Amino acid sequence: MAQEDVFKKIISHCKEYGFVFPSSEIYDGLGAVYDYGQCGVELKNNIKRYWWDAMTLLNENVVGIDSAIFMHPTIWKASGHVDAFNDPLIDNKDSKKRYRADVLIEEHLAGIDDKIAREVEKASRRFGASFDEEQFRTTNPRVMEYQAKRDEVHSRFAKALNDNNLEELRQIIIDTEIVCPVSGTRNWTEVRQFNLMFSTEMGSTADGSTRIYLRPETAQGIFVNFLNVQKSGRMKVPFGIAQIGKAFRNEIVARQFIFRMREFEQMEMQFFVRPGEEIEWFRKWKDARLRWHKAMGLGDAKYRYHDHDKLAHYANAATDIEFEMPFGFKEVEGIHSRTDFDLSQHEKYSGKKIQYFDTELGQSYTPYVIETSIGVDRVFLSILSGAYSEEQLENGESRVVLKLPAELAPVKLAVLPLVKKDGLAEKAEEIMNMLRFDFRCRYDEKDSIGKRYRRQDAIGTPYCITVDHETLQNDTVTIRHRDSMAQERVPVTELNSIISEKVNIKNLLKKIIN
RNA sequence: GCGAAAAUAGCUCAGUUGGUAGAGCAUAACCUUGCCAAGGUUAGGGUCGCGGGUUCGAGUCCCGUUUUUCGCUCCA
Repeated sequence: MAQEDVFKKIISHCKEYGFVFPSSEIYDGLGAVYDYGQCGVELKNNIKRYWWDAMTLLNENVVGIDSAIFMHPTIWKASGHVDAFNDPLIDNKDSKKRYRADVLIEEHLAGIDDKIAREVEKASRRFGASFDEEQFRTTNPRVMEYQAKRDEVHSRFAKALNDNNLEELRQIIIDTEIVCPVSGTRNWTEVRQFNLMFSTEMGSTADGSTRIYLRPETAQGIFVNFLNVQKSGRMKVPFGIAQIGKAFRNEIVARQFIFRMREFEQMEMQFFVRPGEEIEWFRKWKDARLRWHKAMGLGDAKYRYHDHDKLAHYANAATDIEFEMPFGFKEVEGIHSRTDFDLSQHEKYSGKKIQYFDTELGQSYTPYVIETSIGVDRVFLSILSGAYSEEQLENGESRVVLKLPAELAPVKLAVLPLVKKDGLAEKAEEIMNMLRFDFRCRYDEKDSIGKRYRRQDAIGTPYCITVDHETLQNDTVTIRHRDSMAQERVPVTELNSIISEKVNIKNLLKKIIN
């Protein structure tokens, strides 16, 4: 089966069995927004619980917070999002390629620099040891011409950026005769601004309302609470703050189902360390995070690291954990060493001293930060991609089964009377009432037993408890295992302990440590 | 955002040169049966994505629009 077909089947399966629905579907949908259904929300909640416990239970120096989505607008200036998420973009009408207008101009400037450098090099070879580069640059007519042109473009460019003048950016591109690298033409569209942050107004609109943003990441809620948590929790560096929450990005292209949505959920942990120790901690978290993923048992070969060669301005080390989705290896989690960039920026913009006094070292400093940032929806998709399988059975039939980790499955067990009559249904109900306080259970008496097993396979229920005539005689039932379809007979009184041992999230947590 | 393709029942899809909306599976009820998608009877469910246009008449032809999938850029 082709990989794209698998992806389509997973999307259909999600809708058919109540995992994920397109948002506002009866109104034709809303682009790149999805709702989680009755099974999806359980799986998603279990993923979040697994991450939260792995962070806050396994690490006594990691605590959680839940910060508001609305934050002071200056936070996004300090973080760099107001600038970085406002790219001026321009399209070439012939090649249909889109470029960042400022990057095109910067490349043009770099091109002039290259020309000057070549002139200097030629002259240097010609004149040998007696060559005076400084004098050559200030006297050679050709170099001076290049330099003058460069200075002119550069000053216009700097001013246009400063004024956020999009028309001027386009005019510079036209005046400097920049061509599209693909089509070689100068058939450009207008320069347009794409603000990737959603905004709204807070306060009465009549007078002086404030423009605020829906957060494009949850990390800043942690940074601005650094002092609060450190002081109220008497936290000592190194320590971490974890958070799960929604974030919003007005993506130009949002595609591939729940992989890239405009509203999504992140699980982020910022770990604060002594300056100089960040690379050591970066390696530790990189390792710990991959173990978290692999503990789910979807297959170790489906994971890989992707180390970044090109680092963001604030980072000194970065890697992604990628999962092999049906459409290729894709980033699920990012682990970044962010230096002291964030805390320093907030110190600068807020005017508050954001430092930590290290009693062991006897000095105060701005802690460095290791960030682990993971998309809940992407983990959800990776689990479904890894778990979805179509099997050929011995009798020639096929079945669709979600081989979800039992610890994360939306429904832990189904109680099925073999037949409705003979008091089996009543007995099954009795067993349901015994188990329902500890596990999410389903009861089903409709259709043949085989069909009911298939229905549970389709939503990944790991265990089916079947009540048959023998149950009435000796109070035993069979447990049918989802993956092997094998059955074992056990006393009803032992059900609770048998199942709870298998579906408890602590099983996954123990795998991370061992 | 640009280009390409698609949209008919919950799902998978038919629907002829334009002439009253179809199948299988699924869902619900009842009967029969009982360990891996059994059989029978019956029922519900679609203004054919949405809005215009052409036509006596549009699921079908034309235009617009929305959504999805695939390429181009970024990211959790």
